[in-house]
Amino acid sequence: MTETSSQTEGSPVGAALDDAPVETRVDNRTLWEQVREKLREDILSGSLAPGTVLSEVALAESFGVSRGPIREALGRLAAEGLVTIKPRRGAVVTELTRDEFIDSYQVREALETLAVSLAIPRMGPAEVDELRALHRQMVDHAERGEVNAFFEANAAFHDVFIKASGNRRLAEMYKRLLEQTARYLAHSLALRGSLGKSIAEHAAIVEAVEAGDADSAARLMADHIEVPQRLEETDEHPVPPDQPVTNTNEGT
Amino acid sequence: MTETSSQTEGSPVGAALDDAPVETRVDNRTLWEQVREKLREDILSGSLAPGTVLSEVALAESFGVSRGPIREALGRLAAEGLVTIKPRRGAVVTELTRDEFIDSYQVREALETLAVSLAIPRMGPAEVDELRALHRQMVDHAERGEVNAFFEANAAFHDVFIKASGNRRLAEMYKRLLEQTARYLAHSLALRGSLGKSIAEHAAIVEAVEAGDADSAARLMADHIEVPQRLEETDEHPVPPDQPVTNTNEGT
DNA sequence: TAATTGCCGACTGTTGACAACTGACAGTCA
DNA sequence: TGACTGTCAGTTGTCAACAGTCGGCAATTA
Repeated sequence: MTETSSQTEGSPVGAALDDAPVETRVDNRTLWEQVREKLREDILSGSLAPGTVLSEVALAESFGVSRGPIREALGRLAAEGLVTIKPRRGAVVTELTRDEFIDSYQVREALETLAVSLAIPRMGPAEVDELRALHRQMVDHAERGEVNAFFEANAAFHDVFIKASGNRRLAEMYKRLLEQTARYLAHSLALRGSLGKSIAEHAAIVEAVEAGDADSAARLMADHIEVPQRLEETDEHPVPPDQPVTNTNEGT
Repeated sequence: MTETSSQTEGSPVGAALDDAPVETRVDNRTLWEQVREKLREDILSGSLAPGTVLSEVALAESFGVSRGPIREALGRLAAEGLVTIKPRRGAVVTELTRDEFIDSYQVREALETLAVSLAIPRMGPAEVDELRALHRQMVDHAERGEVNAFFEANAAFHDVFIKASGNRRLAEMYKRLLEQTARYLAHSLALRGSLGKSIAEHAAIVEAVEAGDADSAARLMADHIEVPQRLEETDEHPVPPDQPVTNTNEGT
């Protein structure tokens, strides 16, 4: 949000091609930005599992830079919630306990609800078509049991609302929460109960969108939020309580 | 959220007094943490107005430390949204444009809505009494035109729900948004239209809470969100569009 | 005069070294 | 044997210096 890598306007020289950057731009990013990006990728992809200790000296050697940029990168990632820093104790890839996961999940859903109610008055036929297409994809993937593809389409489905909401801060915070929780796909699934239920709920939302009914669409979205809450009240523990949940993102 | 300043458990030595720290604890915080805290105070209090440039060398001299801790502190504050860092250009106290302010405002209200629906099933008589008391305070302050006192009670009112929600991540994000927007109290007021309306809405919420009706309470809260939206559609500009809004937190 | 080019000061980005702290281990004593 | 204390390696926190980049200003040229 803050450190905008100032998008420069088109340069006058060589303005022929318009799909790729004409002059392969020099990497103007600072070292710590590059480090941060690489570390983020590794964390999100699962190469760095939750709980992995991130030693400054080790990382510095690995990246071939001094400890300064490493510290900077770790600090930013800590602010994003991807790593956890304990003063004088070092950095660790953040582990979410079951409760923390549910907390994030609830907030994420609340943001989605807001996105829906903001987006609907702003959506045109193109966006509605996109929603329909994505919904159909999700149905297909669910029938074939393609969980990962399902979640991908699901994410795209929700992203339509986020983008259409026109609220940039919302988009940032949503993205951040998504990154934090995306590593625990399996548990997200456990919370949802079944793909079928998710699909049914989304179908209802699409209908409301087509009708331009912001209120019921938002209401439908809001009903999601109570799912993890109920799970908390009952004794069905999808993850052992207060136990770190570990990454299960293997095997496609 | 991440850097927990590990609350140490009670030491066995000198466990007589229980209200103040028995052994005046050594300041175990790192330098950059102290710098961050001081800068945050200054920004929130308005001593550092939005747009103020924060030079590393100047701050380093001012604090009597080297640039390292300053950089660290600025980086964290940037991640929190209180300062804006442009690579190789330096740090500036964040200025919110009108649109950015509205964006944050909407997200904040969404989080409050979530807080209400989560909190109500968890609230006991004590919390309800607290709500009633705070509501009465707000009525009094509004009648006397004590705007700042009103907002203080208002903040406490909302904080009851946030705390009672039991969702720590929600609490963190809410606090962060509050800090970002709190410096623009006057504009918050402009968005709201009048204190009276705010009070009426809160009264309705208190009633719903007393009835334990989570759904309508959340619905009442959610209705707030559309206020800034409508203002955006109409041509009433409480702040010039795309103009940085400046601090008006003087007086009292 | 207007636009371009080169220079310059000031600032940030990065580095390597030093200092302080932490947790663990081994040794000592009751 | 058990608890306490001192030491130690490894780590992070901090510092001061160097190098690179940015925007502004002045000199130059058409």
